[in-house]
Amino acid sequence: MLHCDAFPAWRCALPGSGSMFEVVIDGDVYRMSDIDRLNFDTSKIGKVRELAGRGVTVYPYRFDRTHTIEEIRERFAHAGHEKCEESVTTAGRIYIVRHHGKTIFADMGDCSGRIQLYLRQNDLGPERFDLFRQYIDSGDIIGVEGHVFRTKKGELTVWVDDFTLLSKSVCPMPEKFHGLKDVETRYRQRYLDLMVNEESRETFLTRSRIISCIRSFLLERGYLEFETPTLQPIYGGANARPFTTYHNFLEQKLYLRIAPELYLKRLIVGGFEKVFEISKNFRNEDIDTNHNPEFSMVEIYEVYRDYSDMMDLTEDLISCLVAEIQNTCEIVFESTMLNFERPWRRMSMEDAVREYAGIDMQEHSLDGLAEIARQHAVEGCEHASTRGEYLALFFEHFAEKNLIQPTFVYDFPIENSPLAKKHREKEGFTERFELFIYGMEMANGFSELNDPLDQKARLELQDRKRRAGDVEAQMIDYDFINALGYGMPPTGGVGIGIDRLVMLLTNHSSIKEVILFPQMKVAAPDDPPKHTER
RNA sequence: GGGCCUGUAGCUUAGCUGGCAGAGCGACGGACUCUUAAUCCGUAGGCCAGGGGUUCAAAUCCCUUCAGGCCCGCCA
Repeated sequence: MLHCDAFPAWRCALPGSGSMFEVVIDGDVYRMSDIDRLNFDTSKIGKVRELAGRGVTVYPYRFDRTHTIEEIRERFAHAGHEKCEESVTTAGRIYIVRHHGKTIFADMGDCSGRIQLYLRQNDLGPERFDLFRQYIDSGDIIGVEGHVFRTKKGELTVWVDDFTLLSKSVCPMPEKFHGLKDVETRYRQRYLDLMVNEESRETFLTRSRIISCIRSFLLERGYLEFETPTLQPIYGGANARPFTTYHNFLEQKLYLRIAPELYLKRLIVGGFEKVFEISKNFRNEDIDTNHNPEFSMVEIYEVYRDYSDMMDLTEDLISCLVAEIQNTCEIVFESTMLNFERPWRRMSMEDAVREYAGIDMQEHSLDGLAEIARQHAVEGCEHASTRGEYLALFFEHFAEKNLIQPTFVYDFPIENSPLAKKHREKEGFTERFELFIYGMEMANGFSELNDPLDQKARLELQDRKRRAGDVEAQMIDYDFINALGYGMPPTGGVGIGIDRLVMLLTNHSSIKEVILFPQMKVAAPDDPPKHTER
């Protein structure tokens, strides 16, 4: 073990060999690997020690401010070169410090914005001034008291009479001009991204506003917000592979929900009439620009409504969002203009296939459809055996990517819609719709299946598929079928993907840009190289 | 799962037809009382993502592992 007790402690050389050893700084033990992992700056740790030695509370407990930075900018917008009489107290993180001998300029930022600070030795006195000069670095959080004025160059500035260290940063800040660009670091250390990249902070601010906008839209219209289990003994409500976990004391396997659907419908059975949940769902699938293993949805159910009502509601909700967030009904996504002016286009799946594939489903036999699928190398067609399956495959293959402007596609084949009610007129179809924007599926809704016998049969079919190896087919939830057995009113339901909505409204083509902490593979720093033979 | 690309100092990066690893910012020391990516002088900081190979010589060429990005397939 290596002891570095000499003062100042941080000046002790930290030997650069790769072997494991420990460094003691003022009695605190740092393993070398910790220092590697911690990214602490030894000179800053030294400053913390010295400040404490001078009786400075480096991490005090509270601070009162009279103004946020935004409030200062508003209130003193017309400030001139003379100091304003009214004093202000504000706080924030130091981003840049410019030393000029006996004056210092610094840029400080809080959640609402940034502002320049001006400090002079004449005002603070040599001791306080020196404390700032020596110990306050970019990254530190300080509180300042002073008077607002405008510099000769016109910059609104707080002329600092006194300052308080509120939190000392011991890690190096990202570069002040270029900031933090490395995508991986931005995702893994989102706090740094938020700290220095204004656009990123803006994106997540918008995300927060979108969610609160969805919530208030629904609450205002009398929908009740509920929370249903994330840990479920039987998963359902969607076709997807679940995450599994285990409860030690129940001694029972549990699944992370893939959808809240079956529980929300139980609430409808129980007598709540308009319900919604904003939930995280978990699907054990690949990660890419459109998929994160956990993602956010809002699911909405309302009694005595059918799928066409739910299309109206979806259109209403999303146009309201666009108007609220963007102040217009047009948004630019990846340099394409998306027009949310109502009414949005609505077309049946068969019409979509007719329009985009030039295939009229009615004109072809089952064998004919199979032949067309083979000719066009439609993905998954080798597993198709019914007209409905071909319709769904043709839609995905030919039509989906062309649905750029907001478009509802309705009347889905019954095969892939085990929770949707049979179509009131069309044999072999369900009353189901999906909303597509920029080729992305944004919402999925239906007239909810409330016939318990039909539901039982459909889930049994799913279960047979699952047992035959379809990893995404659903389990049978007998309690859910029982709930329907007690009688569920005719109900319309819809689920809207929040992450994709945020992508659209913030013009990001990767879901990781709109999820604060996207799932990343954990690096295993101490793993020895696996295939080194010596 | 398949294809393409990326990984060099804390951050942003140059070097990639093999020949001493460079810069800016940041850090540290110094000068500077209206700067704002301040400026000026000086110092330290790199197993060039990891491992293996080819070579007199590898950041550079080859193989491989890891991590990430983009596109495609499956899913919302």
